Amino acid sequence: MQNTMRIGALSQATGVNIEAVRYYEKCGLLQAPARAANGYRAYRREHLERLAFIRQCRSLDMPLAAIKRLLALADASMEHQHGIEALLDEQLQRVRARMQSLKALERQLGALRAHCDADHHSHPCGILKELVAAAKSEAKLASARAA
Amino acid sequence: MQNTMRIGALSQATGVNIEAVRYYEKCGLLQAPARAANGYRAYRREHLERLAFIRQCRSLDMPLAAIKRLLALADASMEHQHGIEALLDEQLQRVRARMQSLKALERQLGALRAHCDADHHSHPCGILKELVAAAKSEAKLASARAA
DNA sequence: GGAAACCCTGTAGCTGCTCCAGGGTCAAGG
DNA sequence: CCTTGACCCTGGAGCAGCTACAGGGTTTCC
Repeated sequence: MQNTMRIGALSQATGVNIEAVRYYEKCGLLQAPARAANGYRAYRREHLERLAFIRQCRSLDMPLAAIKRLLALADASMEHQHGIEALLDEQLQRVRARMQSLKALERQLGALRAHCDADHHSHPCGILKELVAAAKSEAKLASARAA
Repeated sequence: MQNTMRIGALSQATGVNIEAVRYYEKCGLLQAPARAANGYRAYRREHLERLAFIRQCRSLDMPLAAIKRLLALADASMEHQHGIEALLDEQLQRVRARMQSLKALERQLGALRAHCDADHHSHPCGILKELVAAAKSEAKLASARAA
């Protein structure tokens, strides 16, 4: 028992697509494993762990570049407390900013949708008119700005 | 005064990047304008309005494909109430789903960050350990599944 | 008449994968 | 012994929604 696994097994174990595994390797996130005589990748437990780590981070929506930095910190030493906190905060900020804009978006869509329901019994849908009107007034402003 | 504008003016008026304007044309969202003798695009008010409409929709985070469908509905007639409502609801769903997952994400990141602060005075940062540990237990489960 | 500012087309780049073509390898079955 | 099928390899294209060139032509202004 030499406990190495081929890419298919690794993929199935972690639920990560084979192509994604190779992609992580190409990007330098996952160490390139030894090759068998036939050229097949031979993964070991450390690869499995690292891949799991990567997915852990991806599930936190971290971009690959951030994960790479994190892995570098982790590989170097556990001392870089500060860098890690910063990374996490950065990520938290991204998430919060995105959420803010989604909230605004939801309000707008909701308002539009409500408008539609309100109109429902009288005229054909007001949404399009609404959007078109918004666009037109935008356009008017725009051409004013341009002039 | 023949009130046509070139792409630069249109771009400046609407705040849409020149390349993006051409991109919308290529995708069939913005009608191809007439060309001047020198081959320059000559835009008119209708283009400006349509472009504003597109941006309006994009600001609601609609994918281009959805906007295209919407424009088709709008071009055909105002009668397709149902299609429009459906489109909007679809978009609302996308936004809400994304928000849900962002909320979960924020919780996780927040928890991780708090853990870090708690550890701050005793040991070097626990976050990495946390993530690594999570990855390892994931990995263990994974290799168990694999076997 | 020459530089700056504009326009054109077409292509490559970004992120994080996914999928495909066109090959090689290997074990089991007929 | 040969084929079938499952697996593996590399390299390249494709998705969204742009952005940013490169390598040309045009217009405008001093």
